[in-house]
Amino acid sequence: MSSLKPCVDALYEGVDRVAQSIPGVPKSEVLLVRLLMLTAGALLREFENKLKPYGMNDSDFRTLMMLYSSEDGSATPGELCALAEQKPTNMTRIANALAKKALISRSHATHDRRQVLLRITPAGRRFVNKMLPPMFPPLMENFACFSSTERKTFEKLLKKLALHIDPTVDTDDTP
Amino acid sequence: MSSLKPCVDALYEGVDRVAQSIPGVPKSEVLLVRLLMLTAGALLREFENKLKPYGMNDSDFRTLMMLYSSEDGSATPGELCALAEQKPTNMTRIANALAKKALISRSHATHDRRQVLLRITPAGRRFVNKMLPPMFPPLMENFACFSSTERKTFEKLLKKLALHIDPTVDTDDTP
DNA sequence: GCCTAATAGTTCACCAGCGAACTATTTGCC
DNA sequence: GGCAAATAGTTCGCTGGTGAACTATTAGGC
Repeated sequence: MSSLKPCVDALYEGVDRVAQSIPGVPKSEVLLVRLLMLTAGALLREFENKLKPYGMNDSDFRTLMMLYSSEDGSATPGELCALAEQKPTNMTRIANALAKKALISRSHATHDRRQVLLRITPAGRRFVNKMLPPMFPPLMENFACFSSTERKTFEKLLKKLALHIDPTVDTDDTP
Repeated sequence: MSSLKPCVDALYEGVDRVAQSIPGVPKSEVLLVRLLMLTAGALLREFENKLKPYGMNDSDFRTLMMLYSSEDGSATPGELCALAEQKPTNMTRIANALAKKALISRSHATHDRRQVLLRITPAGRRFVNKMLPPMFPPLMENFACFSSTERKTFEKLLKKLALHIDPTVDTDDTP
């Protein structure tokens, strides 16, 4: 799309200017959270551009990959929701879309007939095997600005953050 | 919402398993990009929960803040689009929403009558001054797991990444 | 000065994701 | 066994964001 540089510059300037009007602005944290969202957004858009030719978006793809990488190639919508931070509503639609492309199959679980069992099909596996490798080089390019030490550090911090932020979310959505 | 831990664990396991079936998976990069999106998504959801009582989403808020922090409190939709990585279509709707709440005003630019001039109103400024400070503590909490050195390192790496990834996006959307 | 190009916003039709309401099934208390 | 409560998915109606087509204005070649 367009360069992120002006966005980043404007962000730094903007935060500085706001901090002059309002006391106590946690500049560092604001910058972090905005940079995170900006970067993640850009990466997401780039990835979805690559998926578009296949008629897929990132959620569809992630769901397919979760099935691909699951123990026995199957899972229930509920399990997938939990692992993908998705709502059941959306998972229904994703499953419909993937099933329509014959990349996954749907059946009822035997022991609990409320559950639905989604399973990746051989065609689904072939699809992943074929479309995934070409995506590696551009993905690696994205992080080419990092030394391997930096990549490790970044991953460590990111993981720490991911595991930390969660409890906070819980505390204040039921007033 | 729910804990990110299972997502993170499943991510690491899943990548390992996929790497066993498909050669050449850039594990480190996949983990980074997924952790980034996961974390950013969680932070975004948390923030939007806080904005909901004000009948706003993050885009609305960001737009308002860009006006708040701009040199003279005004900007054209086009400028805001560029800085917020937004499409003009969406900016129109955002401007409508903010104008409806009387937080911004709309007028035509004098020197180029195609342009529209958006300006934050005094009420808009008061709104920001009032609603912003209570958001600081929970925001700081999110990054409380970082020492100040870690925060600095993380910001440095994140900024580096943000400024790097952009050119890649450009190269492959016009086939 | 005029006519084509380009540019700034808007409108329209569509897709993705969400909460609320609903259905089908299971669990557990009696 | 039977009935209330919980659980798994689905359907429905709404919001947020997008590309394509459209309008209004300006810029540029002649």
